[in-house]
Amino acid sequence: MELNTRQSEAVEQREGALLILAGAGSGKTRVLVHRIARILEDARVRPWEILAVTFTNKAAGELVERCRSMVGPLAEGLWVGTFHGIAARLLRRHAEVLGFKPSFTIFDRDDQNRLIKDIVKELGLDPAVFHHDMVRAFLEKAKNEAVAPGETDPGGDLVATRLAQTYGRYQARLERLGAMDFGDLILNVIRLFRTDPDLLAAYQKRFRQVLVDEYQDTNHAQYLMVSMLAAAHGNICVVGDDDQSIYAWRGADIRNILEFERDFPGARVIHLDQNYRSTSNIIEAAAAVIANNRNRMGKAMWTANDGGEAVGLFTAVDERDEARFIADRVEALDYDRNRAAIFYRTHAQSRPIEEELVRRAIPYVILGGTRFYERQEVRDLIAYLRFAANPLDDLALARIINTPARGIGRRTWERLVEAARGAEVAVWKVAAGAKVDGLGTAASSRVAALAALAGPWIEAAAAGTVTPLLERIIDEVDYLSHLERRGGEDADSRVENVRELITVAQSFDAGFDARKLDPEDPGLGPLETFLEQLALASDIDGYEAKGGAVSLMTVHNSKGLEFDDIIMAGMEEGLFPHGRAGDGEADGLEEERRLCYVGMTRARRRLTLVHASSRHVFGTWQRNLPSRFLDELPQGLVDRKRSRAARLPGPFASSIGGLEKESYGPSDGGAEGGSQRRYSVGSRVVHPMFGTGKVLKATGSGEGEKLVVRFQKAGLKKLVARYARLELI
DNA sequence: CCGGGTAACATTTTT
DNA sequence: TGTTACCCGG
Repeated sequence: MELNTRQSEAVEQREGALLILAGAGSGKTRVLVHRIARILEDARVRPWEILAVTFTNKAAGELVERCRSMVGPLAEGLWVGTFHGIAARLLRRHAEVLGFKPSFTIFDRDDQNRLIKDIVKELGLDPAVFHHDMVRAFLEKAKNEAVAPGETDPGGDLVATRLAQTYGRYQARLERLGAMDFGDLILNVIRLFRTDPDLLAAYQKRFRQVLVDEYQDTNHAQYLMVSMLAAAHGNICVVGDDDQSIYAWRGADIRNILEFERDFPGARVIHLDQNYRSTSNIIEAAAAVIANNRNRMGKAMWTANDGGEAVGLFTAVDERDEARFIADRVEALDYDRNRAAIFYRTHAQSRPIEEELVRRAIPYVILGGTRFYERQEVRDLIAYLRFAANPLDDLALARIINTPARGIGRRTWERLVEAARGAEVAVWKVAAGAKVDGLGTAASSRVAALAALAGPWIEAAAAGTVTPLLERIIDEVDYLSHLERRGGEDADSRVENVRELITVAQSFDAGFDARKLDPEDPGLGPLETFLEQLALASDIDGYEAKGGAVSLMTVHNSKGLEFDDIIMAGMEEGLFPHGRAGDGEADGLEEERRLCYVGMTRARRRLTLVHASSRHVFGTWQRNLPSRFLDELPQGLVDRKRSRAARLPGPFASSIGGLEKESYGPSDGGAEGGSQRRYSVGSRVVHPMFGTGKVLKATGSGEGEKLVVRFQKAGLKKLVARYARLELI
């Protein structure tokens, strides 16, 4: 396929700043690939002088792959990666400038939480007020905005003052641990360039072209990083779509795209507004939804494609009914199911859908949820590897020191930590040293035994490949017996996961030599590279549409993908838009709408939106109104259907559905006895399943009487008096 | 020191 | 409802 006029313009414009506003399905990756190929036609530009930043490793891989098909092996030399991946690569090279070793550890959320809890305790703060999630959110926000510890403005607020203090302590600890968190990767690149302007100048000269994909999702720190790199020559090309900005909650600053022309004077702006992906019905429907946002640049997507099917809109009774509908649709597909996908707002929604698919033996692939690398046994072993790579990493040591149990308990650990703090060294230094004050002989000999075991790992880590070390550790600590000893039911699957990790390591080792990208890169060992890859991996990276299997994922994860047939489940107020989105601010709602737009525009041929009237949340029933986004669809483009169950005859069939019947048992036992009595607000009642409770609200009368009851144990319930076997007390 | 038990809490999205 | 974190008894 030829490039259209706008696309060609974008490809040909190679000097100066360029903003490509690329709508969904407008062929932006094609443009990027052609543009890179075009740049490489100039023989003076070498591949490693081009820096391209993408949002996920998967996107980076695809970009390289498509470049390769155009320009051949030259593509291997390109600097393509995620912000975090590129940053890590730069920092490994120049770690010592900032006082780090090239083998620094990358902390994930779990590590951050542990460290935060530790510091909160150390500072004597109330862990209820300074909950690790809250503190982490504060730290991340500061880092996203490129605010250093000394630069936060507490403004006299006591909590803010303490948070600022925590931030400082946190950074100091990270430094001593030889570790960086995600935010630090970006921030430290900025620090690196500010510390060493010559180095910055060298990279500015080296990267003659800077390209950034998904620019609408960059945060301020990331913006600083790329604009520093492009500052000298100004050859920066960013691609984005303000309507697809869905990561504001993670610090993405939409101003980066809105104010691009101000930040880079003389910037050219090119709009790609022709969609090649979807039917015109889908495009029109999506356009109608996004048109309700006020804060947007306001481009108009169009397509030359056929109208296609109407957008399906299905009303289900509850989430199981919804799942049945979805499964029906998947079964009825007359082409490979891997061309279909099911999207939802939250991971929790996948369960009933998965259950139904399993029941019918429909194969599926699912993204996210509890990830392989978050499994306890996998994390244990990774902690071993991390420790071997970086013995300064106290957190890794803390995790492994008594796993499997080797008689080194909390008290012993605390003594080691105390001694380490006193001497201002890593805990490992103390543990591997001669003696520790206050440690009994038994404890001492156990610590010494571990030190004797672990010492050689550290040496092995610097030298060889990953698999032998991993297998050696598993063997020497007898990890599999440990799993069998403690894990009752799921011991088998845990052992399976360990084997899977070994397989991952093996395939990494096999491919490691082939990964020599840049002749200038220092020889970072396989182990460090492996660990970095694990730390920076995202769910989507490993995803591929498996033949015969339908895909399940959150709408966020769907970004950048496309499918012939898409079902979006849970289109309900409170769920999508999510009730907690942006604390009810308009911005939050607009981001939800953009998210909806992203989901809808993934569909090539068929799009179906589903909502359920009621949903099982925690242990209780929740009634949900259809999402406002459904109301925003043009009526002429929509084909409405309801579940058969929802159309059952009866006074409340459509509004109440079969739910209460299902949940409170069939009414054929005669036990419900048909109490015609009226309940009034404040009455105390007893329910056979929920126990005693108090009526908070009563509406209707006779057979239509509905109640809201707060049960002491079971919480808030909505009941239909006729079906609920209630008794007044 | 270990493991089992219970109680509280949780669900937005993730590089 | 399911999970996780902490507590207490062995």
